[in-house]
Amino acid sequence: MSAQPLDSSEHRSGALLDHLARRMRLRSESVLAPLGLRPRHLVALTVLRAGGGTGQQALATILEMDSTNIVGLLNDLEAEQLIERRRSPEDRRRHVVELTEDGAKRLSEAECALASAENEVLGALTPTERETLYELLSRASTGTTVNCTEAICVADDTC
Amino acid sequence: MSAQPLDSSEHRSGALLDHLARRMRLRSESVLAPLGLRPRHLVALTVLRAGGGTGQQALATILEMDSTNIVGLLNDLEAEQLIERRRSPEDRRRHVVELTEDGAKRLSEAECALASAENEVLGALTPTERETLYELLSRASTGTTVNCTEAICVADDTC
DNA sequence: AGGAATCGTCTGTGAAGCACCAACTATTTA
DNA sequence: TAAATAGTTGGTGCTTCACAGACGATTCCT
Repeated sequence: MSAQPLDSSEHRSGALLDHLARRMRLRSESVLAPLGLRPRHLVALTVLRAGGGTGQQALATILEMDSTNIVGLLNDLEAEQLIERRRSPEDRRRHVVELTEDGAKRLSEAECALASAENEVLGALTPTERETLYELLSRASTGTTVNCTEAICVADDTC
Repeated sequence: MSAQPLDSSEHRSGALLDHLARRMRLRSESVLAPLGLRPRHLVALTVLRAGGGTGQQALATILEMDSTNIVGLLNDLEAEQLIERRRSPEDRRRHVVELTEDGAKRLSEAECALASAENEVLGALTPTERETLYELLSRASTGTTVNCTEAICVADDTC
């Protein structure tokens, strides 16, 4: 018990994650502005695309934001018809948030527009490596989400 | 210009980077507080460890922060003797910033303390995958391909 | 039916991060 | 000598964000 596997890592990715996210975000802002989006909108849209059909509370948990601030964020997105809030038929208190077709399209456009930003920030990586990075980040991001949706979607065939 | 590969190029890591960095940062704050550090200090220390001996202006460029705010950041770190500002002998206007021994040690401690935070956020990844992630982030962050793992941690079994 | 808990919404408050501007010193360079 | 550069200091203002309080609608418990 006293001896841990030692996993060869005092290699903590936190600071690097922070650093790169900042660099990316700074570039994204100017690129995203013409599309009427801001980086945090993109995060929300990305999360919704990955694990759509969640309530706002669940979304707040996933994004680790205060639920009152989620409201404003979703208001922005709904005002441009990028998302839809529908009342859940099972629990009419709940607003089920989902990406609209417009939302998916806009997200796609944004991702195209971000190519140059990503080229700058991830310039040291080959396309293959970037794909690996994407895959790892994607799994890490949704991996913790699974636990949240798991409990909610037991009786829900939309998963 | 006419035909791009475009097959997997919809995969932009920006939003995921942002998302995970946020989740990591939130957890880091409470863990780092007892050590008298904040996430952005850790970013600075990490950058300095990777490419030490830079002037403050260069540091501002790397971190993409305003140089006036770099001053305060470095003041914090210098107050705890985690970094040193020495005048460059070649150009005495310049302050060469370097990690002290205490700084390296504190950084190491912080990284140890962040293990649990990383376990939560990166829980969906295996240790091998996390190492791959670290390596990719590290390379992207330094911008140039550094010969990886200069055996800093070999002599350091504190983890 | 009645009461408590939950979801979303709205409002406001306060702290923190950060960019930006202006002025100043010390030093280098043309 | 004049201009440019590195760092420092102080101030301003914007944006993000957590948090708290109150409210209507709905569900769950008994």
